[in-house]
Amino acid sequence: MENREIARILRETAQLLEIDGAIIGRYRSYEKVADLLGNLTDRIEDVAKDEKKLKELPGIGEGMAEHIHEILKTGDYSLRQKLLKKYPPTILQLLEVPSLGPKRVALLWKKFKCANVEELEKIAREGKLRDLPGFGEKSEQAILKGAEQFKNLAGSGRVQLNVADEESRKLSAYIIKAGQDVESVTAAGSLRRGKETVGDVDLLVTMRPGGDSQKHTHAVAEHILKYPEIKRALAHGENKVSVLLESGLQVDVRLLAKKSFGAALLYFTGSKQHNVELRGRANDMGWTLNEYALTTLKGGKVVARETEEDIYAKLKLDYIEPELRECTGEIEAAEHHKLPKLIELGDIRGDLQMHTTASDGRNSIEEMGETARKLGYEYIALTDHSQAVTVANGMDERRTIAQIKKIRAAQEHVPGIRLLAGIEVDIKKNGALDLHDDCLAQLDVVVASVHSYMNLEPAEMTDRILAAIENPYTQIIAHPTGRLILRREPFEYDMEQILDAAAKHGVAMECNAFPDRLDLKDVHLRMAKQRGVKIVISTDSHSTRHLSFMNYGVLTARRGWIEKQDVINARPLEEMLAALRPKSHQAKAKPAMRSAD
DNA sequence: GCCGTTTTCGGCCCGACTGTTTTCAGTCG
Repeated sequence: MENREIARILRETAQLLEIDGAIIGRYRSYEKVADLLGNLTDRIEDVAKDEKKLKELPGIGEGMAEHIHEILKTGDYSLRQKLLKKYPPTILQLLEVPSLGPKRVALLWKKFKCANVEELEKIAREGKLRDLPGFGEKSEQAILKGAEQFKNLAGSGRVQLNVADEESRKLSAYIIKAGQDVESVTAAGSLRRGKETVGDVDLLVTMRPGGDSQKHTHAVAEHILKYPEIKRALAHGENKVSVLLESGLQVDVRLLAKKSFGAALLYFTGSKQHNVELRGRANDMGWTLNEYALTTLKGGKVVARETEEDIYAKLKLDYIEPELRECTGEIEAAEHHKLPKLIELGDIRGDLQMHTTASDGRNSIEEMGETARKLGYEYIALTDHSQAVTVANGMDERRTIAQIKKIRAAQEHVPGIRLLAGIEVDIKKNGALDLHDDCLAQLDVVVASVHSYMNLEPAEMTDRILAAIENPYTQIIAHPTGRLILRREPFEYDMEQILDAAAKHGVAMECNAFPDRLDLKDVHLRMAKQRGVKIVISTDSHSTRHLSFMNYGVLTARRGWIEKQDVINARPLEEMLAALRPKSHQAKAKPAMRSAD
């Protein structure tokens, strides 16, 4: 059973308990363990085999350990089932409606037996909500709006990292133009942490000394509200303006005093769980931490607030990079000076996956090479598709050989950067590669990937990718899980087995930087690192413009605790080539797991 | 339900904003 499945059961139990009026601590304990499981790299099913190890996990005691065993054994949890007899399962979707929380959901159930969004809308339209205690006309309208929003967004309401990044840059540039009073605009939140999707953007605006009076901040808030791309303003108080942009992205802008910038940046960068840990730590040290400062518990004397570095230092922690702040061991690592030195964009020396007009790319070999050279790269691999991907004009052996010659010839016209002849060869349904061995042998870089039969049974998909890894010509597995963010689920297979095989055979795993993919993702990258699997960060560019997506791949790798030495395209050309699975070991490829189809 | 160099019982992170109220409850991040 997967961790996320168990986490889901525990989280639902927590939500139902909260609706049911359980005391705060009881449902928090379920929430806490659900969060823990979401971030754990080990499978809890394996951990649970050792009772002592299981109970060593924070938040898991006698009772919780027993519940986890029950879930592993029966696939469900009796308390959750019991609560779902009391309340319909759809009651949980009410919690997703903005402006509804557990207390109101409980009241709606008690008064109207209302347990889904359709009923909620009906009751609200009939004007029955406004007479409930604590409700009024405005909350009735807010709930109607919330129900509408829920239906339109059909769930997540999140956008891809690059969309949030671009919107945030545009709005920041606009805010800076508010006048001389604005000193800086900084993005915080999940965007700063480089998360693959962003729910809303948090922008922190600091004012220049002397320009931070109420009058000035008010003027800046007014300026923000005139931003042309606002669909509607959601809230605006003294220190905060919340707007919904035409793109559907929500942005919270906080106006703050410079002296509290560090505390605010730390607070609004999160993650929530990381903050909780830091506050607990502050408390243990006799201090309290909020978005304004780290202060003494007694007397409220300021200990630190101007920079994040100051605050971490006072908490006796090394500085923790935003991408690591997910409460997955970074605080303990910071305490013991064991934090990784994360890979940086500037460490990248080349890009090992991109396409040209030979298959489905927009630009020529020369244009890709020229743009990459301007980005400061030492080398690139041009890796067009193989024949199986007919929609992308994939190349057969004859065209592949011709393409190798074209790349060699193009090298003459693009000095200052090494052009490597590569291929993105398809992994067929049976695990065989899509081109003959003697063709693959002539290439500098062989990248293999899946573009078909994406819904195989997990066992069959595992065997398929294992066969590709065992093929001696395979050097890199590209976008290994095939997911498209917010659009397509990843392939189902046994990741641990795949990573073990990649480590054994010296096959590198790609962190695909294309913002729709970001594949491998952070958690898998960390699993790969733990096994000593080599990593490649590539853009999978289909035009010169895409080459700058490298940044998103690096962010994702940083979230996976990846360091420079883990990434083979952070090495100079000769060292990179030496780190690829050696060509000299390429014997005749073993037959695929089944006869070719 | 978990957890403890202040505690084996009584807390569970903390503050802003909103709408409903005249001092606060609920939601949100």
